[in-house]
Amino acid sequence: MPVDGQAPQPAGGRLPRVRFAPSPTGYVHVGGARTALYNWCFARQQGGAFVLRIEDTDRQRSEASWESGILSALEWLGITWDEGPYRQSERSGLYSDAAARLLAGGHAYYCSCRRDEIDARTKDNPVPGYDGFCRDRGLGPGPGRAVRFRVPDEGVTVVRDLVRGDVEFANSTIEDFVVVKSNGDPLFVLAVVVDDEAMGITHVIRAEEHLPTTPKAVLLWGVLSDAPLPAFAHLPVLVNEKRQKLSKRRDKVAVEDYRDEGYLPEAMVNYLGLLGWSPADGRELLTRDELVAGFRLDEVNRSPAFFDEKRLAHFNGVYIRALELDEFVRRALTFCSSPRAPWPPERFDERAFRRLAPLVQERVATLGEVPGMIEFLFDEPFRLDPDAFAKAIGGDSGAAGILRAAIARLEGCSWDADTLRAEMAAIADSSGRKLAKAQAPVRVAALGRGVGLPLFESLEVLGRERALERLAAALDGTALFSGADGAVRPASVAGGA
RNA sequence: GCCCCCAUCGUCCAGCGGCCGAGGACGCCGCCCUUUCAAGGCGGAAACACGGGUUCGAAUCCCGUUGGGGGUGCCA
Repeated sequence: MPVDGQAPQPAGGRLPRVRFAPSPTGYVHVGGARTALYNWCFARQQGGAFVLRIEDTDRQRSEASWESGILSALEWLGITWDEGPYRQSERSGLYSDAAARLLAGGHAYYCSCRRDEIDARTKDNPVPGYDGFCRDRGLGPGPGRAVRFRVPDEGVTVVRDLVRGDVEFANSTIEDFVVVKSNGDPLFVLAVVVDDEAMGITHVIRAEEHLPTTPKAVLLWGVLSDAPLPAFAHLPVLVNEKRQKLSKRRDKVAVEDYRDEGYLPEAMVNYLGLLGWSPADGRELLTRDELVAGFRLDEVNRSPAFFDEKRLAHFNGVYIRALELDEFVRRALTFCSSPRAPWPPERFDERAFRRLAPLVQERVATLGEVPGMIEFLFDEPFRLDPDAFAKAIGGDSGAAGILRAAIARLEGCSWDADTLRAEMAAIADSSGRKLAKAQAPVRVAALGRGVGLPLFESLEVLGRERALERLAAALDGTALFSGADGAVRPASVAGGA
């Protein structure tokens, strides 16, 4: 990879070259991830190149740490780049050269107007934007002077868009926009055009929010380069439940967050891939390779898509269940180790987890849910859900009898799930209950919750000693605390508050 | 305000003038399976924003309206 920040010249072939060009100002937005994915699919399918370019021309907001976050998020998603990362901050010479050519060719001029001055002059104008005050003042460079592009007064600039068709902008509605800030830094419009040209980008695939600035890029390209314009493809934005563009401030959008909650990258890729596109055969479960093979830019739809976490979770559950058991355990291990897990790290026993893993695997939608499923094996002290206790034990007058019977029968039986089940079935019979109803007090007493893994397998792994201990403690709780309102607080067994 | 984009179940997609009495998936509801919960199976409710055209025929094409969104920075 080049270290001097200079892009190699395009080979001159006809293979497509695309780029993903995030600015390092925060976590990777799921919308950005989708953009990256579509670029990547297109490049891989066409045998072209995927270029990674860091757009850090805004020195105030850009931070190197965000850049490494972007790289690791892309790696996590399996989005590999062929070139880069290039950094615009390392390519400033290119931009000043371009600005100089603009100035020399009469396509740009220095402007000394401040924002408040412009606003004061233009507040009653029918056409918004800069009024061209400095166009013909013949200003040279100097402090506080920006460079503006001289937009033609007449004519129409057409953006040919692969997903939207031709979009026309009257030049009269485009203001003379700034291309170089008064501190000498290029503005992104300029930097993007210069880089796309220098890097031989053939397809600019990005979010729709960039569509309104695209005619400016087209205008710049026209005076800066003889090369043909790249094709544009503006993807629909991703929105929240209120149908507003996802924002880092108000919405949960960081792919890092989803990673940390235990979403699988292949599920995320599958879900993201279907947000705005779908294969002709209607399949919804697609591997990365199938996505690459089937993806078509001109099939991308035009309307905004809601990022639906429920649907993502469904995909994730499907992918989790499809994992080989060993692979599931391996991936879940990260979530079972401190500090994320709700138990002291030394208490975790991988072999115990492994015995229950098949049952866990089909019950979780994210890997982050795994610890909660097996918490009863490792927590110290044992945590018992007071609400579950109140319902299944405190609020059930027959619960004490069931618990007593369970203690009696489980003391001496052989300790395996089948036997435990048979013993509980016998208790159910003699108490005139269905097994489903009879097992509830035992479940809550031994596992601490009303719902969870199958009871008998769980007891088997828990072990006789701890199981009987808990049943006895729960029995004490019923004697001491069974209040009429069901608001039972079994202080003797509840681990916490 | 101005410029631009968009418009099929709550949500994501299918639909490219007749095959639409609008299909799939998520979610939701019910039933089955079942030691709880899941998973799985079966079934159900649920949409072409509105108005004009064009056409023998429109969810599909055109125009308008309405609604939503994006942009309007010396942010990207």
